[in-house]
Amino acid sequence: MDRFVSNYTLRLDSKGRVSIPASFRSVLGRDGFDGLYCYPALDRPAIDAGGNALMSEIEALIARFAPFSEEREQFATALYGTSETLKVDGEGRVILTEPLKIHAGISDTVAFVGLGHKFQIWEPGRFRSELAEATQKVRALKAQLGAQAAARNAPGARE
Amino acid sequence: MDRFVSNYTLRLDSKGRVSIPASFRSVLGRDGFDGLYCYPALDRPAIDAGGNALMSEIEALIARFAPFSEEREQFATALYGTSETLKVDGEGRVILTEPLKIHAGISDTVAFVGLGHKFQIWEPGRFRSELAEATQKVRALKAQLGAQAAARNAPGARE
DNA sequence: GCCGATTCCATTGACGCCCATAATGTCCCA
DNA sequence: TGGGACATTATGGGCGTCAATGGAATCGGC
Repeated sequence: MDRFVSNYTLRLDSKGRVSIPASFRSVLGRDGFDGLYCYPALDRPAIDAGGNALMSEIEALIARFAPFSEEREQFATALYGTSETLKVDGEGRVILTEPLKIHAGISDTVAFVGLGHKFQIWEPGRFRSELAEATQKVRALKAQLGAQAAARNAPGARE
Repeated sequence: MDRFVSNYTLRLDSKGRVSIPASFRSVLGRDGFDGLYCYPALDRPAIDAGGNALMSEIEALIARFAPFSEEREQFATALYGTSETLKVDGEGRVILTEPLKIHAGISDTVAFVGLGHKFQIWEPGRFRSELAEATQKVRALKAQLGAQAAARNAPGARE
């Protein structure tokens, strides 16, 4: 498996350490990145995290804008400027920095959420409501897609 | 055969394990996926399951949206974030995670239902009523199609 | 020499992996 | 065509390994 998938809720210990789920660690290992690359998610109270795959994606995003353009500077600031590369200890744990924890509202428990090429770290309660909202939206969109397909094809064809 | 077809009702053992029907296993084997990819079905109390074919479908759905777009993050959260890749033991069994079982209302018995490129896992009672309902709809639709065909062709021609 | 940070061990509970058994089908041959 | 040997499936349980977690020990900096 080369994707971050599923979600796990884990506790921070008294030193603020938290284990990266084993399946995520194996993806990171294959990705060949030493450490954990993370930054505050742009539009949600969560932490984006990943390895080389995530870094290249960000690079590509920024490269789309002309050098010295206002947008480019802003994206670079928001993404690179707030990024951290966390060390991973021998047991596969990291210590989240204070800014990251504040941005996500994290205290003593976190939810790791796989998003394919990257994953996010959430305060579990906030994640639950975000998930509920996202699920609603996907349901609506799926229904809409189904309706379009039914309209295009002769009636009767179904998934 | 490279499609999931038919349905099977099997029991979970004391450790929560359940055998994947042999015919489904052979399809999965041909698909070349190590494990069983599954997630809560969007609009029904069941679990969607499959292999690479199913995962590619999800991937394609998400790839339609631009990286870092709001829609993409939400889709990824609702789909990848709730997916699980279950390990299959030497005897072809899996252990369903708690969230999956809750979503489908599963306790100690499940129904495996082939849907072609994927299959679903149901609580048997719920599946029966779902099946009854679906059968009704298909009957109605078939009657409707028959009527249309009869109208198009000269009267008399039948399926 | 003191404190914070990082590395190293120790526990425990879950899970993966292995083998055993039973029940059901399947195939072959008399 | 009937019966019996064989194969395969579903199921049950034991045991070793690993992950998550906690705490001790060691290192480095101020």
